[in-house]
Amino acid sequence: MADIRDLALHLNISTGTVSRALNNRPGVNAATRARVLEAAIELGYVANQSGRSLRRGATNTIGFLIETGSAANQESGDFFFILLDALHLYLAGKGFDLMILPCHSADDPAEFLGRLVARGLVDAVVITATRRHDRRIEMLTRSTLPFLTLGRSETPGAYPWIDMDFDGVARRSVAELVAQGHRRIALALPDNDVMLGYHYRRGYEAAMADAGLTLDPALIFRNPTSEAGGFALGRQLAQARPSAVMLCSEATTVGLYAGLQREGITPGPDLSIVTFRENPQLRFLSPAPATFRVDISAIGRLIGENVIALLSPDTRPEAARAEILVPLDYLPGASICPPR
Amino acid sequence: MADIRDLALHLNISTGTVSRALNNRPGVNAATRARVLEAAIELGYVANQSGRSLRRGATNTIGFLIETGSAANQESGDFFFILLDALHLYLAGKGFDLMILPCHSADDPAEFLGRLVARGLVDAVVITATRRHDRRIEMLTRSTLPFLTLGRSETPGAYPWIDMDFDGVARRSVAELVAQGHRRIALALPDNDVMLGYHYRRGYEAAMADAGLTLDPALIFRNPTSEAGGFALGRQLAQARPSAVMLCSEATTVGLYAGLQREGITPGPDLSIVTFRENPQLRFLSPAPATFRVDISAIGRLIGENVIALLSPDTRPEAARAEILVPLDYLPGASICPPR
DNA sequence: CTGTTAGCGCCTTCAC
DNA sequence: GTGAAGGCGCTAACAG
Repeated sequence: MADIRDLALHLNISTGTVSRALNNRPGVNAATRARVLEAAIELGYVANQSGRSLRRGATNTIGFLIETGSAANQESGDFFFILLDALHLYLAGKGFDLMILPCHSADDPAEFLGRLVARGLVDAVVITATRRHDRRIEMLTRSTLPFLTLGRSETPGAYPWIDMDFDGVARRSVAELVAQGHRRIALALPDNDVMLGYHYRRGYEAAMADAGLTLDPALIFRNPTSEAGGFALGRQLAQARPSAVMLCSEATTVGLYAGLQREGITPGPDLSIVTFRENPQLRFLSPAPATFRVDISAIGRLIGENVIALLSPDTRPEAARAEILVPLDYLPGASICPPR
Repeated sequence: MADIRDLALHLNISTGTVSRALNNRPGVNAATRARVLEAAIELGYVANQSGRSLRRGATNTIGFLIETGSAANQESGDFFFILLDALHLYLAGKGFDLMILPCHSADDPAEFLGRLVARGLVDAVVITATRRHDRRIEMLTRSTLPFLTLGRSETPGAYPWIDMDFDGVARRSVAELVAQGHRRIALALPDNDVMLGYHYRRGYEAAMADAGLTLDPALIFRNPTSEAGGFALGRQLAQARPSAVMLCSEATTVGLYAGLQREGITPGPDLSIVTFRENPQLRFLSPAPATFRVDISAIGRLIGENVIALLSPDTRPEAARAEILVPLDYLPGASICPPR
């Protein structure tokens, strides 16, 4: 655990020069710099983060808030792993650390963020799974901490966001089903305030209207975004008997297949299904559901680029205000058939 | 972003007293302490982490290493969320932060840890998904950073570990199958060096010997721990035709069900299946597989207790060296039938 | 019980 | 191109 003075002493130069050499500051003799870098490796010297942060007034760390208690996150499976992998890789290249902040179910997320901000643990924070009315965003807009949201919100304020185009997913889903002749198309929504559900519903309503179909409130279902919720949905659909159903949750889809089997309904021929986010789990359902593909790693990089942009003093404020809608690709599946 | 001097000035007392009051140090008048605490809330004061860490020589942060590139982790789905939720809750109660350290696929985990240690970001680190020969453990035993592993290893050294009893799981699985009359019992293993696979295999071999059954190497299969690996396993089993199979991966099990369907093999009647870790995903397979249940939150708390114990100066070194094997409960399932 | 002071490790400004 | 010195915010040791 050598410190910068050990290194300076070892080289018979001052700590100031060592610091300048290690931080690529101008005004250091090339030979001196080389000696310093070599000695640093030799002695295994790495600058202490606390000292550096205190001096610089910045931690070079980005926070990423995850609400671990929420079932909606647990069900995401590989999503966050892939996203964080890409984000971390991007940030590391820029000399930033990534600190994942698990906000416990028992914590108030807004208060949790408040303490976080004050302690100066991170230079900026990314929040996910935005709500239609999001207290975390309210809190952050009042603070001075730069932040970025993965997901939109109706909470007022001018803040940067990156989101997937759930509206577009819903429109395309309706279009594919209508093209097969479906008219009674059910919609499965989450039973909470998560923003994606609103966009999904809005896209559905718009596309149904475009197709000249009337909305039947009895065909809109709200369930927990979990396997159990999907299983329950199977029973609800057995009663309502639409010819097709659209979902925006992978876990729900897995449960739905099991629920339909229980009801004696065969996915595809008896009930067309289109769902959201292709993943390995869904690929092995039979018949394979029609899904949408998204490049999660690309989203991770986008988050990285835009959160770093928030911190660069040379970025014009307007340019830093990302509002990015990520498109998704439709992947046909055997779960879509013409209605009987 | 008030600092401690603002607070002291505001109260007309010294920063030393403020610090003592906020840190519950002895020798502060009760009334003074109350005034300080109140003013801190009023002014929204929270101690700056960098200043505190620098002074104390400790960050009060525990690192948790996750290799995000590894498919074995991505497939764990809810496992890490539940674990981290419980661990974070425990640590927060002890005044510690949890820093999740995603180690990118492109990084060398041992080198990644090396830099981490030197920077003094964390006071201790937890590593997961241990390998039979684990370079991270080698590196950490050479360093002075306290660490705890979730999973055992054959890497030499005296370090604390917490693990699930995969050996016991395998023994119990064999016993349940033998009780039903099975003799040709196949074993599905991961295709990598992850330690759990060795314990699982060892338990299998011991239990088979106990039952007086000879081991058939042609019934041991290695596949990637993923849905695709399970699908491939389905074909392999269709060729080898055992009457039962044991698995230690959830994702593999999901893929296996799909693979067996493809081969015209009905899980249960045609091939008994017992797998590891009950989770919502498996519960909705049909027939429901026999599984094992583990209290993941309890493991999270155990990790918390033992990692904190590593840091308390008053803990005797021997007491700090946890070697904890977590038992699992067998949950019967319709996937186990007598052999044809 | 409270105030004063020093210094944790680092970077940066100001001399030279 | 380099050295010396100060201070980021905090806590602990020492005086009073």
